Amino acid sequence: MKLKIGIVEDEKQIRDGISMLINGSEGFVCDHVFESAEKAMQIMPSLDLDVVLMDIHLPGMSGIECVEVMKPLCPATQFIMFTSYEDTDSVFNALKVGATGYLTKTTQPSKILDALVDVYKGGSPMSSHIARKIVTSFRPDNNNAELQKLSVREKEILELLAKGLRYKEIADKLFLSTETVRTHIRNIYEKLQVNSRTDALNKVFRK
Amino acid sequence: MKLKIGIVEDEKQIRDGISMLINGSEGFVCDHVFESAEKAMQIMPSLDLDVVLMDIHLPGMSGIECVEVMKPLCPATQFIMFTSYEDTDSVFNALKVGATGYLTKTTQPSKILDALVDVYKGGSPMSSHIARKIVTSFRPDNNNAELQKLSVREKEILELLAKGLRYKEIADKLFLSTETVRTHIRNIYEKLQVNSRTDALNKVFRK
DNA sequence: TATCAATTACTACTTATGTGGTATTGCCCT
DNA sequence: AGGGCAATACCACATAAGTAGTAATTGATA
Repeated sequence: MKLKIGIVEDEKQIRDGISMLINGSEGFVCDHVFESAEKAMQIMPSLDLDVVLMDIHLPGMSGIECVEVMKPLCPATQFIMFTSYEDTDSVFNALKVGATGYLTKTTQPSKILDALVDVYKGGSPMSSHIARKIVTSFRPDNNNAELQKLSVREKEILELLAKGLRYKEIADKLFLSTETVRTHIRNIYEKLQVNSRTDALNKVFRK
Repeated sequence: MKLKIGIVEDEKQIRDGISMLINGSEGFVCDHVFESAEKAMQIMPSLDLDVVLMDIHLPGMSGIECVEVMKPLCPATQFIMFTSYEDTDSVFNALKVGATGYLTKTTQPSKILDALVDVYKGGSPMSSHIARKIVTSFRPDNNNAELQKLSVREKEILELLAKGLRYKEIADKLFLSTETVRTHIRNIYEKLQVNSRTDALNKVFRK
């Protein structure tokens, strides 16, 4: 059984190059290539493809938006973003809307074929620098500019605010008076330029 | 210049196997192997290693805890977790404390060598199923049991609560009366079994 | 040593939030 | 037709949170 591959890519050269690569390799078939997200969306849901290579920068609707609508329509199809740029936001947005892999166009042909198989077998193929970006995003950001502004005690109190404790509870836990907790929180808000618990948490721990 | 590799692994067989593999390959050298996290911690900070392969399940201190203390001491060293299990929590905890790669022990020898080079060059080598786990974690969890309990309108209001809007602002944005917003929020808290904004957000969007 | 930042603490006041009770309307489902 | 739920809306009260001003103590540092 051959893996059915689709391609969405506006540059004819790349489109043809990849489809020839795929059709010239044992175990793959690529009968459907699209030059825009709009055209892909009309036909693709009925094709039951195994893997789709999706360019991001397309005229009109972007590849990410395309995945966002297509993935729910064909959940069994795996989407691999295939793009020239490693823009951090694009990477995370693509993953959020359901892409499973992310390759740069500099990827060697043999590695592209490996990726198609990998994603079909339950992996998530990614170019190495992309993988590093993703992994690094899990690390708590200690260089967070906002957090740096706070003193040790203030950070401690912010942690408890994040857990949803009330001033009284924080005071008890830290053996302080409620009034002191108030003062700290006022200073925290002042430093962060916010005026509510939720705003403070959003500013520091993002969202 | 050879890549200086370290190994922390309690099973002698694996320890010796990997170090022989590395020392027998062009471009690598492995002069330091440790059978426990404790022993590694005493010596490793002074070694200026390029990459360390770290087992997770060790007697005494775990490999993850070891990375947690070692990474700040030698930030230039890259840590690759090397383990039999693909426990989801372990994966994320390892990345959080500073590991850059994650290989299962079923990884082929040649792939291990590839990973050592990859991580040194700025990548994040991972076994394919691990990569998929990580990628999938970026997708918003629509099957969130807590979120399911809420009606569409309630979810909408919860989103605005998350942004830190006050009841009045939410009411204006949705063209409702403040009192209606109050009612919705009361019902949200009831369904989630909480009694504050922060608790509600923590329960649904976790932490 | 003089100064500054961090931590502690209090008073007083205002606004936002959480809780309880109640009610109308419209829709879906039986 | 009636039961149930979602969505709307109001009142009243209690508590939590945010704002403003002030001040003592301590430790680090210029």
